[in-house]
Amino acid sequence: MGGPQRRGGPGLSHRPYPLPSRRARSGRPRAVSRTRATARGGSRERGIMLDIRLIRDNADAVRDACRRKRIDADVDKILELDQTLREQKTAFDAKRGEQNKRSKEIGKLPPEERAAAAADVKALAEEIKELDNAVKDTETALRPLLMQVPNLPSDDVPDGADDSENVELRAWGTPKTFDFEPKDHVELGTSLDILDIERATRIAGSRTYFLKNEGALLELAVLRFALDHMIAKGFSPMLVPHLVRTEAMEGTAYLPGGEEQAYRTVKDESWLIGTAEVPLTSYRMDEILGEDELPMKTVGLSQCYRREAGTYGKDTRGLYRIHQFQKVEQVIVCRADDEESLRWHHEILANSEQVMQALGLAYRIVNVCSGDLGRPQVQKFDIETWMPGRDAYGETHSASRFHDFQARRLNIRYRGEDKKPRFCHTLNNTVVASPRVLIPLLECYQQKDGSVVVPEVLRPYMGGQELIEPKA
RNA sequence: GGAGAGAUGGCGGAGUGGACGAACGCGCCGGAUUGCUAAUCCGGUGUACCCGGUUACGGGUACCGAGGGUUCGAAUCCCUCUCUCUCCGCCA
Repeated sequence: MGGPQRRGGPGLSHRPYPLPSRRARSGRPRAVSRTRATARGGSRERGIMLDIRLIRDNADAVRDACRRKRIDADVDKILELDQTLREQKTAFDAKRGEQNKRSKEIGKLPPEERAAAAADVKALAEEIKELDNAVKDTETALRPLLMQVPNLPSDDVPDGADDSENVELRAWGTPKTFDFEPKDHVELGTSLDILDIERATRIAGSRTYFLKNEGALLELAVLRFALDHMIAKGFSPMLVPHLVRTEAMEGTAYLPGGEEQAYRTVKDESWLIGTAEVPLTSYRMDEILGEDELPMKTVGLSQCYRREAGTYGKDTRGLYRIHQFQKVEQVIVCRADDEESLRWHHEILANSEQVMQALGLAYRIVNVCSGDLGRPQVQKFDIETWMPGRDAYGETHSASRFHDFQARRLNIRYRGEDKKPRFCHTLNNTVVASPRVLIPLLECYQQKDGSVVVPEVLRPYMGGQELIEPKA
């Protein structure tokens, strides 16, 4: 398990996540069903993130979540509309029941009596139409409000407005120091002829790069090393679609809200993924899994595409913030159990720490504060790795726990022992993202003569090469 | 890019206006039978929401790709959209 300082993180203590009451229904066991989301009539709707009953029963907790996450959501209005909606539905159901009954009676009447009876029911039909419209109007008003409701942050999440208030939990290794003037990764990459940003910019625009020679191989090496590490941990390796439908983007909660951040194809309604989390988490969308299929542990490798809109002038140098990169991502879909979910959260964090420790890179773990958390996360731990060129820790990993937020949107359920379908829990974490990880790798492993030592664990993936030397 | 076919329950597959939440088969669950397994027989078996009851539960509504329309009444008729598949062409 973990490295020297695995202890001392946030404990396994947690506040039981409030769950709404739910009606029991007997069901078939073990069936792997595929159920379509339908738009109305009381069935599930994509885009709703929290169970309305949870909001109903825990309004104060939701208000508190909004306050802590700095997200506006009109809880009072939601409660009011929810109340209205239920009254309208009850009225509609009753009238409809009456209509169904009378329509059936008409069917049994002799043909010549039908017209008169039908005329009678026609008035009822019009009344029902109005009730139906009222229900729809309320639903239409309610939906966008529900979309605003954030997931409830764990009690472990520190209060704070932005990333400056994230809390360091622990650190591993010592930030590298040099007895010579160190170069940053751009200088190193250029002199080693393994990186070309200048020409990339000319042909591909800002925030792009070419990895060349050992640079290309080094990236493949670190990715494959990370992948192998996760396979050894029992995760199934997956190569995933990079173009996905809107459902997958919405289901994983990148949409709505992230439209500016994602690339979209012009001729088709497809999105380029910003992470393999999207296809991996969506993999069993609209299915009911058997409990014996859980936890589902997958590790994906993909290119990741990000527009980085609104970051102009920020992190412009080098490989830190770029439009395209490769990432090995671990995703877990597990049973709806807070404690189990939390345990996996610590495990996926540990998995990535092991990778960084094997690479010999100093890092720290931060507990991301409430204001820096996204709408869907219950809690997030970032790994920040020491980058000499920045003279600071820089984010390289992000481990998130979602409770059933994504599963609810993706409609991924499982049958527990009681045979009732339940939404799963989902989690994910970076295993390694490159070329960002090349920044600390190159910068920390540089030598006075400008060469860079290949970390031992990567050498098998580099044909045994131990050193990357400046070209003559 | 051209041509065509289709979308029904866990799966296969019926169903062209009322008795259809949906035949039949398979699967699954419970029971019977059986030395064990297999086979056979009987029964059960979708999801969501609302209402009622502390619970096993009961009542109602919705859902046959999605949205809209016609009708007293729609899986069935009409319109729009989406998706899937097959063949041909092109292509890594």
